[in-house]
Amino acid sequence: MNIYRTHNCNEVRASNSDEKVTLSGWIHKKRDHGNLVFIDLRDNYGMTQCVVQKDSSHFEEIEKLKLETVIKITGSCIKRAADAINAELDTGEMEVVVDSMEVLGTCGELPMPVFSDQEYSEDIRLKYRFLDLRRKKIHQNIILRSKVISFIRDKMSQLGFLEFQTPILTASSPEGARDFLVPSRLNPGKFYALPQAPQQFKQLIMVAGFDKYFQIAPCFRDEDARADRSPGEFYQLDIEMSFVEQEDIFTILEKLMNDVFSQFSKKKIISKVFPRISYDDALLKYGTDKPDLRNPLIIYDTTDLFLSEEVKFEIFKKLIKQGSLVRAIKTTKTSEQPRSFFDGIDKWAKEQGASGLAYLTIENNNNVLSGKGPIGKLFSEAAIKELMKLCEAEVGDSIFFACGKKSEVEKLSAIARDKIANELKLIDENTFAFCWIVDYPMFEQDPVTNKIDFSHNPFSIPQGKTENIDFDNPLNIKAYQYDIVCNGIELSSGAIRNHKPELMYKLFGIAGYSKDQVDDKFSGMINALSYGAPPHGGIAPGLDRIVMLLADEKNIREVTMFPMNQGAQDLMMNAPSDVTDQQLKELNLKKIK
RNA sequence: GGGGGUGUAGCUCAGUUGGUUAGAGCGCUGGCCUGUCACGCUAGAGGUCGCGAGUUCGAGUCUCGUCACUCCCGCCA
Repeated sequence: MNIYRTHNCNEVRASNSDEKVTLSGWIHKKRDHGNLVFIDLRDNYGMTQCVVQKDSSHFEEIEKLKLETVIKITGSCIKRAADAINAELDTGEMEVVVDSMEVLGTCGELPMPVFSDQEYSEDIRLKYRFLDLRRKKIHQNIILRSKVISFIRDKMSQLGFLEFQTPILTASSPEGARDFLVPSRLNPGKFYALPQAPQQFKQLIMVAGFDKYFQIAPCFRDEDARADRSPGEFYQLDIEMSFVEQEDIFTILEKLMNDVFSQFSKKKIISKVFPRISYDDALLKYGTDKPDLRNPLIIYDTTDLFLSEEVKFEIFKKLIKQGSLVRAIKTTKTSEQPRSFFDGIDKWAKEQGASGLAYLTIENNNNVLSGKGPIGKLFSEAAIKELMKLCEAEVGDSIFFACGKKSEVEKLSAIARDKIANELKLIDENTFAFCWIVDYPMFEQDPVTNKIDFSHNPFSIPQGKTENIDFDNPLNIKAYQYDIVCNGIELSSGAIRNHKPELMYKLFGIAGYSKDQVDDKFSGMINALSYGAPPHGGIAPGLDRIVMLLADEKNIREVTMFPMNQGAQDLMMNAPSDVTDQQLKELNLKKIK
């Protein structure tokens, strides 16, 4: 028999009446009545109330124990009186009358309480993460994370995928994020890099003929943190498949996401088949390539209307002639909204650094259509009719207008769409709205330097037959590149890969890489592609973000066991830290300062 | 690198227009209490008001600088 426990702290039930039991756990809470002490004993599984009577030989010792001390108790499990039952506890019908007690782990004064629903500052939580993790909500989040990973592993195996590990020490690559570097002792002056993702390896696994691969893969990127982005490291469900087209990937992922999200959340998935939205459409209709489709508002382009004689809005006309666009957001049945609602949105837009949001509400006065609001009178009836057609609007609807250069107006209209929907409470928090964003451009142009670079992954394959691709206008080339977005959060991106070396050289050439550079920087890949590479593609959903959505958390640290802070420091382990001169010498490194 | 927010007891916070000895709850220490489950009652300890300058007769409060944490932009799948 185990010396520490016969039952865990969530096990005793009425059926255990009068049994002798041994429990071990943490003192969660103590209620000292002077001649009677109640102890809530907690472990991973739950809580059991223990009672110590005055006549117990351990009474005085137990009275003095601090919260969070780890103890072992042995005693009789007895049924509580009817009026003493605690319905909120699984073990609430029972209590254990303590005969003997042993302290297994002492506890000093706590820097932060475990028993409390209060919020604590991040530094204290991270420094004493082991205490923080005892607290219920985050404890459950971490357990959820574990269950999600197990579930995914199961599903992937069932679907015929094989799980492989790929190297953690690998080569630095010029694309993408900043690398974490690791100096090589045996190769003085040279460095390994931690993988930003197992991108090249998973493609090599396909070239090696394994057909379907997955991995819960650690990824390392030396970039600044955000609430939904850990500094340094995060996990992806990395997937790659051979002999597939985009639709094959979509089928697998839709099944997986539907299974995972319906298994671990009560929220409703709005559409089991995820809508497909082209990148260009997404930017027009939502102003972003990660739209929250729970938000019903849609953005319309009304630039041409403002150029017409029927609209007398001179400021916008002038801006349009200088290259600006006008985008409109329609809200339905908002004619009854108070003036403060509209002005509030306008004021908010100005706080965002925009020149504001113009607005009008469509009215019908004696069968004459007109616009109400500050700019309403600048619209003729014909203009109102045209506007209604453009924005699919009806009498009683309101329309907000943003004007600016393409990227500015997209940005403003995107956040305005969120803001307005929140004000009008249009977002159903109890749903998941997935979508695919497809048809990403292969290249993009830096607005400052005009340099053409890959917009996403350089290993994606362009759409269409190679001989039909318009290499002279690279910005028009679309790739089989796609993202999954859920509730406005980008969950993953993937692509059908380019498995043709000649085409790859050509595309890298457009981005300014010579053949020699490609051979040098991507030697493993490019070499492999010339020895019989299957067509292949994949995707890599962010695991941390999936768990965030399932746990309904806004911050990635709430689903990460031992996260670093925003400054990329581990306050508990004191990383990063100084190292000895001897260590540096072995690595052939010298500090500059 | 830039912008916003926060920083007062071990923890979470309050602190009025700049005015006497800086408060509350939890925790801690002591006393009382046999049915609590946020136990109750009672007494007490605990403060470089992030740090440094400045203004002022007087600064937790105002000004400047600085540091830490956090959110956002840049950056990043």
